Amino acid sequence: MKRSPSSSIPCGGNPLPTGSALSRPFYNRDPRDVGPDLLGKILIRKQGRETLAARIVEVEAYLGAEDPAAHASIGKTSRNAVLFGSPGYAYVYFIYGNHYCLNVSCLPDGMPGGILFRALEPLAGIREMFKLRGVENGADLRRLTSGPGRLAAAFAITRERDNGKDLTDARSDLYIADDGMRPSRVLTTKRIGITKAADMPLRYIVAGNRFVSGKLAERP
DNA sequence: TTATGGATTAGCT
DNA sequence: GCTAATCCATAAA
Repeated sequence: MKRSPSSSIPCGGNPLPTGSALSRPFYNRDPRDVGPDLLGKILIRKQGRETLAARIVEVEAYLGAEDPAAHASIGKTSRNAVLFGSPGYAYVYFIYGNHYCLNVSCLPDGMPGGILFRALEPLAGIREMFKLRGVENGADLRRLTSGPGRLAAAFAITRERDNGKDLTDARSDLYIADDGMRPSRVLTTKRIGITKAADMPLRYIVAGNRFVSGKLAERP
């Protein structure tokens, strides 16, 4: 990942990330275009007095009926309704009896599609993230927000609290911002942890970033 | 009403 | 590297 010389977001510090919220048109596109463009953006959570912020370094695209691995492929249900709605909204689901996963809806109202957040690079509020994860402060930083279930826990994301939330609203307690940073290189790979359509190349990662989940944080 | 399996993780070996 | 834990949303009945 490119290190911007003006990077004003030291690890563990309080400084608030700069940059403005991504607007709705950004998400009103095919997930295969939105996915790679989300890399390098910042997920921001206001948690009480704390502000949590982390750089997006790994995502996966999920499409509609033509993508059997996507929740939307079975048609609209109460669970996945957000994926069929307007772009830029949070779709949160519960998986394996233990974990929440965060997605953002893409494409206009009526067309399903979304992006799953798979790994983040922590920037601010790290102490609070460790607390929310229930692990000791100072434990392996790489595992703090690497993996969809882990990042949801670190950001206190639940279906009850966040499903359907507008992620383009900077006044909200959960949104996505752009500070102008661009990853130097993006890699595309197969998606992880699915059995259907496992070969579709819809996973996007920041090349060489050590916070990417799985073993394949392929080096440039 | 009941049965099934999953866009995962932690904790062993 | 391998597996148990764990429960909600579906689909079948």
